[in-house]
Amino acid sequence: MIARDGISGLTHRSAASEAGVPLGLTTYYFSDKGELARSSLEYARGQYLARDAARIAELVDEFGIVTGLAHYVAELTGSGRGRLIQEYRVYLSALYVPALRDAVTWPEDRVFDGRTDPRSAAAFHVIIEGVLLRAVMLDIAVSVEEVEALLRPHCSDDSSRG
Amino acid sequence: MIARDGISGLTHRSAASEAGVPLGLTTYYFSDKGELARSSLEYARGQYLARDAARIAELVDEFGIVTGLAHYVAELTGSGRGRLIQEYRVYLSALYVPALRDAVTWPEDRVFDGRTDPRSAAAFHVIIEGVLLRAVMLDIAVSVEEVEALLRPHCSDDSSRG
DNA sequence: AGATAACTTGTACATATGTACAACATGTGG
DNA sequence: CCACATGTTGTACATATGTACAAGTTATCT
Repeated sequence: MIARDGISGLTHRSAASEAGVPLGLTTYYFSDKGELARSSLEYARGQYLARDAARIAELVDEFGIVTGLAHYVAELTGSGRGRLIQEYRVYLSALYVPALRDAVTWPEDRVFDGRTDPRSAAAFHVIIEGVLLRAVMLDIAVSVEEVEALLRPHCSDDSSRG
Repeated sequence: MIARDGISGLTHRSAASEAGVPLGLTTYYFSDKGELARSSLEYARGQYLARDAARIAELVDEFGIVTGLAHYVAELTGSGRGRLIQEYRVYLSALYVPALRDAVTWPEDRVFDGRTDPRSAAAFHVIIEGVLLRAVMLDIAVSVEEVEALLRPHCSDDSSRG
């Protein structure tokens, strides 16, 4: 529901009806709305992290780090656009409720762990974040080649196979 | 108010009280809430665009394109962090209400117009977007040097003076 | 089985919100 | 001055929301 309507679309009533339980239960399990939101976001983060990390690993193993990530980005901005928008809505909820920041941010080391050096990883994170957000906001898809061109100059390890 | 509480923090009543006018006036001037939101966002975009474009122009003229942009980013993520967060809240409102997308996006050509080639400009936009968003979400400031290191490889025109 | 804790349900209440609207004021043409 | 458009105000109403809570049900332990 946060993915659909933003953080303010998550209400006790909508959560209860979505789950098919009476309203009272939501206040029994979540003391107040803040906790309901935090729980939901932490759950969503777990889902997203698992799925994204797995897909990135697949693509990187197949295409090498640069081209693999480029495929990942192209995929998300293309066929995966709906999911991408949802993820960003969830992720960016914390922008409006700072207390939720820890509930949406990831331990970043995990994603690229051992797949490239920290310096390249930092650059990749920045570029991918920028490409994805712009793709969402400008309503465009990006190609594998475009992303490759952006990432390549920051890849110190050029043994990545194509 | 959108900058403070997000798009759902903008209500007829809060807008009226902020402006010191009675509630009824807001429904007289804005037929419904959608139009109130769109008007507000378009106004905010104008303010931000003018201010940011002017500051970028200043810094780029003084330091050259790469270092100038790096200063701009460092400034926003440091002393300008509060404003940066507000701008992102306003900008990203459209993520939750797609009809507002046109009200928050900028004509991008304007910002770097004539200051670098289109290819570099596109890369700069991506990188700056990524750095700024990550700075906001991870609650960190970034240094001029870090941004320079990210931007430099994408600068085809190396006559930019340092 | 009986007691005690955990869970579930329905409902109530104070507050906030979008929107409508009738009354009032103020300007603006002739 | 007078009709009339424009602008302004206060208020009303239906709906949504967070939260509390008393009453019921089910599990768990001895």
